[in-house]
Amino acid sequence: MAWSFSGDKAVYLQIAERITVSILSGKYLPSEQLPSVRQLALEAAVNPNTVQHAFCELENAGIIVSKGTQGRFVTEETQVIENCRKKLVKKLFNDFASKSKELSVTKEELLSILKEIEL
Amino acid sequence: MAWSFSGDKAVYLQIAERITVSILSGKYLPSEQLPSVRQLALEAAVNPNTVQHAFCELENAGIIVSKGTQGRFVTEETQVIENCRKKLVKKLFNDFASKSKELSVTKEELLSILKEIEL
Amino acid sequence: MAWSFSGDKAVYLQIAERITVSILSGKYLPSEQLPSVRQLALEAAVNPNTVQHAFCELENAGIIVSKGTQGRFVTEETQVIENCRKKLVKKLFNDFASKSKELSVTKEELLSILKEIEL
Amino acid sequence: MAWSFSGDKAVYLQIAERITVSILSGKYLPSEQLPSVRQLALEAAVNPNTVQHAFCELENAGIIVSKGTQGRFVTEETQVIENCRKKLVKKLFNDFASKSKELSVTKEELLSILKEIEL
DNA sequence: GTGGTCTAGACCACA
DNA sequence: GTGGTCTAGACCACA
Repeated sequence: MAWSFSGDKAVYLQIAERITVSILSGKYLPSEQLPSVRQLALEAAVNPNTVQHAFCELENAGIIVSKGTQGRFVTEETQVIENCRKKLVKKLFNDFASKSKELSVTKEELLSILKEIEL
Repeated sequence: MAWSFSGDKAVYLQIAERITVSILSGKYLPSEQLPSVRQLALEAAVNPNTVQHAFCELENAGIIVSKGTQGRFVTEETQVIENCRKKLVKKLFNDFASKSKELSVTKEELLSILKEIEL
Repeated sequence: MAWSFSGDKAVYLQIAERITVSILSGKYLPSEQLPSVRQLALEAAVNPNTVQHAFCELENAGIIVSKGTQGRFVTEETQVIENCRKKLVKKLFNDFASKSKELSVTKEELLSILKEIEL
Repeated sequence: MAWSFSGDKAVYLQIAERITVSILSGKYLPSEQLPSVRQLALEAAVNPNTVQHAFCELENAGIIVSKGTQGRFVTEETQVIENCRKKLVKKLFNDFASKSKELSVTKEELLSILKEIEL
């Protein structure tokens, strides 16, 4: 997967979001070690400070923990991860619903997207 | 309608987006005059320059036009407006689809949102 | 001749320039009365204040004079008019020369314009 | 080179024009980095925002590109630069021709400027 | 250090 | 009143 950033949002937030998704989707399992700051900075072609900043966000959210010099790990508490996922799904749905209404999306348009997703 | 801004994105972009939605949803009709810079700045409690910046974005996109000191107006070209809506709907759907997959949203979860929207 | 304005420059300056050219080119002769503010404002589709402002510039330059309620007239002093023309030609040439150099205009390009002008 | 501005035109436009000329004349080569906003603001003795505004103009025109925090660069597409030059030369010539006619410039006067330019 | 965003507020041209 | 330009200066993200 390539790393591309949208310009609209701070890069560190986009990185944080992406790592979060990787955890929620099971790419990184509970208690698993995450790639190092340097590693990610290289992959994403950004300054290590930026990755650092992203990790900081995730630690505040509680879904990763830092074990000093050993590196960073996904939290062991699956409950935290599950809550996080629920929160994101809820936000995703709310945003989609409100924006759909704003744009007066029709039933026909809605059906088109459902087919694509239900694959 | 209250004006609240998410710290994630530049305020001027959020204002631009909001005005765009107002135009697409028909709150402002083609050729209709928009509120003045100062008016919006007051309402949104931001600096006039920030609103100016937002308007500039919309002019570049072509959905509003400035008529010198007479004020700003929604474009008369309904085609431009319609294209803009299509682009936004497409983006909304793409984003929703990709994020739904990332979060492994289930059919059950999907149905819940559909009910809410189809009201 | 239509009245169109360039946006880059203040409208009142463009009007002043245009009237000046009309005088230098002999469209208005020395001592001749000029159209009224209202008249010009109508023609140019601008606010009378703007024409007023333009006239003010020309009075300061000395090539028109105001005779109270009788209206405005081209100066009788042909020397003033001639000097004004010389100044403008000189400025035109200097500007053209310096910009030509900046853009590294070639002899070939120069010849093309000469033909057009010498008609 | 001194930075002086004519009160006639917006300062940001004059800065944009000047940078354009520098690019067209080869002072800045394709892909070359431009001075920073702050640097130019200092040199020109204007507010950084004003330089920002000027750069924004040039980005819209496509002859410079912004690479985030790395700075701004002349476009690599030499075609864009060449087109820009052609457009400016054409405008220069058209303006010169029409103003020459307006001022009834004589052949003798024209010859004087040619000598100066053809050096 | 570099670009980007934002505020608070002034001043001008134009209607 | 309306848009446009500009200053002085702050604060953030990123390298």
